[in-house]
Amino acid sequence: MKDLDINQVPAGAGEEDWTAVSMELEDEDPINMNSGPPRKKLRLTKEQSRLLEESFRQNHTLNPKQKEALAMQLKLKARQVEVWFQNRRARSKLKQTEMECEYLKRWYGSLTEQNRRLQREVEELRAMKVGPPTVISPHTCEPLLASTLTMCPRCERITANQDKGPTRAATAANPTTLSSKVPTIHPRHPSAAC
DNA sequence: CTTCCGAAGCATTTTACATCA
DNA sequence: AATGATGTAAAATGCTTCGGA
Repeated sequence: MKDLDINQVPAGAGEEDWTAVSMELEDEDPINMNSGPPRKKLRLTKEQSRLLEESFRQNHTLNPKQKEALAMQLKLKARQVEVWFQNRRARSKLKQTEMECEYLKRWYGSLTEQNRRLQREVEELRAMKVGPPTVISPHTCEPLLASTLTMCPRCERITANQDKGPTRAATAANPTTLSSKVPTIHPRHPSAAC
C-alpha cells in the first residue's frame, strides 16, 4: 500500500487544482475504489520524493526559478514544492538536534564518570597519612617545607591589600602598580611572573 | 535616518492518512 | 474485520527578518 503511486497525475493534467486531479483518480486509488470521500491530502509518489530529495541534497533552499522548474518537472504546484522544502528543512534540523542531544548525553556521562573517579582519588589521598605540605624548590629541585617559605614583598602587599579590600579610588589612582613591575620568580609560585 | 511593504523563511499547529495492537 | 492510539507528512497559520522604495 505504501508504495502505490496513488497521486500519479495523468499526462496533460493541469496543476491548478491537484485536489480535483486527485478526485479524478479515484478509480485508480485502491483506498477510494468503491466509495467514501475523495482524498484531500496529497501523498507524493516515490519518484516525486526521490527527485525532491535529490534536489534537497544539492540545495536546501530554492530560488523562485528553481522552485518553478522543479514543480513543473514534478507536476506539482510551486507552493507544494516550497512546503515540502520547508518541512524537509525542519526534519533535517530535528535530526541534527537529536544527534547533538545524544552527543551531549554521552559527554555528560563521561564527565560524571570522570568526576566520580576524581572524587574517589581525593578521598584516597585524604585517607593517607601525609606529612606537612611541601613544595618543590625551583632552584634546588628539593622539597621544601611550605611553612618555612616566606612571601616576597610584592605578594605580601597584594595579600594585604586583598585583606583590606582595596577601594576603587585607590585602584584608579594607581592603575599601573602591578603591570609596570619587572617580573620576578618567587618560591611559592616559581613558574609565574607577578 | 525612518517608515512602510512585500517576500521569504521559520516555528508551531492542524489535518489527513497509514500502521499497528 | 473493526477500532482506537499513535506516528508521519502535507498543509495552514502567524510571526520575524530583510531588502528595497
